[in-house]
Amino acid sequence: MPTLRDVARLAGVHLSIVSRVLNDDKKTSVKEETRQRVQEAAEALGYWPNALARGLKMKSVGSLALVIPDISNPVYAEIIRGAEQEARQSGHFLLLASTAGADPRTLEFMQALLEGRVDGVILANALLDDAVIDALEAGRYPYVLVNRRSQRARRYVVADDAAGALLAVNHLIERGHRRIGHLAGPPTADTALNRKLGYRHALEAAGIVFDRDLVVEGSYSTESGRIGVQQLVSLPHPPTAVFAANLRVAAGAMDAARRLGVRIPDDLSIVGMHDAELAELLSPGLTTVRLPLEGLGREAVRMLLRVTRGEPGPEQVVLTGAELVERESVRTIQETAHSAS
Amino acid sequence: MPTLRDVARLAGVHLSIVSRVLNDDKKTSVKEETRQRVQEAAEALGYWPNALARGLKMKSVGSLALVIPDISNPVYAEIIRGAEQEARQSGHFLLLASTAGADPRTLEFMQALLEGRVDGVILANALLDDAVIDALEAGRYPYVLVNRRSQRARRYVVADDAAGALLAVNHLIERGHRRIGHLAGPPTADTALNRKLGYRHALEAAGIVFDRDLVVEGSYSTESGRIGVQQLVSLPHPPTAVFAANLRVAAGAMDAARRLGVRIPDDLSIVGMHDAELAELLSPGLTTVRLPLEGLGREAVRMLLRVTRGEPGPEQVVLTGAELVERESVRTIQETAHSAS
DNA sequence: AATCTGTGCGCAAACGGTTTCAAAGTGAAT
DNA sequence: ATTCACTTTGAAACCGTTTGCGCACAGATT
Repeated sequence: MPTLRDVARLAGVHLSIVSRVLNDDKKTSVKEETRQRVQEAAEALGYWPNALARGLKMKSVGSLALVIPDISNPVYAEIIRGAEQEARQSGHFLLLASTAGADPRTLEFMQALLEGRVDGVILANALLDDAVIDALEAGRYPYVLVNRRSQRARRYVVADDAAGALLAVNHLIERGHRRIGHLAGPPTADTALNRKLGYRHALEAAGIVFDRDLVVEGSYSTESGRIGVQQLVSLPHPPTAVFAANLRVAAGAMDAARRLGVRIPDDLSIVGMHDAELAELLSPGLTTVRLPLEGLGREAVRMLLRVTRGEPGPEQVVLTGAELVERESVRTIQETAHSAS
Repeated sequence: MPTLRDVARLAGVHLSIVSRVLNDDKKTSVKEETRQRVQEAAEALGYWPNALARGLKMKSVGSLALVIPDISNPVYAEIIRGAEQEARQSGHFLLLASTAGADPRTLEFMQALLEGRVDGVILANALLDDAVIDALEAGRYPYVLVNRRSQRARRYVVADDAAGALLAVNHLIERGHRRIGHLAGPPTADTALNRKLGYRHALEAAGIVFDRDLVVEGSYSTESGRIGVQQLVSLPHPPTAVFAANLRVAAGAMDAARRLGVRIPDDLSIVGMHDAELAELLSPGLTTVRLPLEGLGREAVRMLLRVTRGEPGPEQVVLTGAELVERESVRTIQETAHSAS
């Protein structure tokens, strides 16, 4: 691991010159010949600046962290991709850190991350202790929430979940469904709340009376989808369609339906939220609403970089642009007793 | 962001004392009362050591990186989980970095990562330029390959892919299949080669003659599975079963089969390699071989930490313990013309 | 010849820690 | 009173960078 000193020795100059040459410092001039020598020496030694030393001096290390609770959730894959691209484009390093269930330790975790390792963090945790956010605000640490908003957090970038949900439910309504269930996400998650809101608005706009029995709350897991669908189909007057708050929930619901002998879409239509390869691999293919998740990632990085540089700019952004991806999980209901009555 | 100096000032001692107290230095004794004062001062200020400064001095930052090509691949999720647990247990920080297609830049990427940001790297890239490995070896950087071996790499931890493949194919043979196709992975991936090897060995052991037409090579992608299955079923004498080298390939194959009107398992049985939630969500549920991926992650971290500490130990480990997870994608073939002849 | 204006380079002080070494203080033994 | 051993603390070097500042030397100006 050669240092500036080594390069300087080889080139026969002082290390400060090496630093200036390598950083292309405009404020001091160095003779063309010296510049050459330095560059050759650096090349020969395979010199690479030490990120630690530089970071210590500069108070910035050129990397950002994206903290995610669960790597295997496909939702994050897309956010990550977007964040990664944006970070790369602006010459930054994106590091991923998973909190992997170690919830109580999240705060220390963040501390350790922020005390030098990275310049700022993007938090994608759906469930996040308010204490963590308070600590970040108090410590004036550069952070931004992505796909999640909070009373306490000043900065976030989210998708328009309500509009997306509206899209999904409207699709079912257009297809003739009147009795539509909702497999909702965890009430602690902001996204889940907004999706439920969109669901209600869609019903309302269509003049369908909201039936409390048709929404079952759970978590964003396949298991939750399984349980929920079971609950819905065993209702005295079961729904003809369900809107699942999440791709995993939808997948779980389909899985359970299959085991229960409920055919999709013949017996039950289903539309999910968020699109990923999984939606296509399911059988039948799952109709979903595609959210601009990649954009979320990009925007979050942009905002974070602005914060680290102390530049002004929007601090809450909600990205619109949800769109329906039709596959095979929804059937059209013919006009029946309902409309005839 | 308080520093040692701040704490020292508040406690009325020299900063070196603070360092010693906070690090619980055994080699120097400090008066109990002073210790108290220092600890209180640190507490009051919310002092947290700067990872950069410490790392610069100590030549170790307490974090490791796991480099993965594609976050969305479920195979990695499990490796990550194992690595994470092991890292946490030994007081280290695991950072994830995705190379996300930026192949040509992998080397610089690694450089940037290793020059201070982390103490060592675990590479999970299935496809990895030899130049990268050579550079790592030449630079004496702490690294280990996981789920991948290479001629050039001294250190790796892998699963026994051949044994796993054997398990999968034997299962098909036991179920009466004689004409078994193989959707192989990329010939550049070590795992793909070993799985193909296991496939051939299984056939051989059962006295089934190897038919070159029955193996189609591709990549570890769903698309590859789609193309492969199409190719196999359009053979003049198509197989009754296929062994897919990978979960994604299997999923793609099932998807394509469905669209082609080939029923699974009635018309075609399929077994995949590697287990994840996806296998269960597919319809029908996919029979797969479960590989000890979590163990791979754990073992890789252990090995890497040994390397960074300069401790001796095994440098190539292959983890056994693959097991078959039966679901619904394989049907039993009754004795027919084949065995009767 | 003395002064001025640049150019090209080196010195040294940070950045925030860890750790070696020596000095100061304490009490007991000589 | 002096020596000694031991505890407690401070001073300073160092890790590898960046950067403000000053020095030396060149050529141009008076």
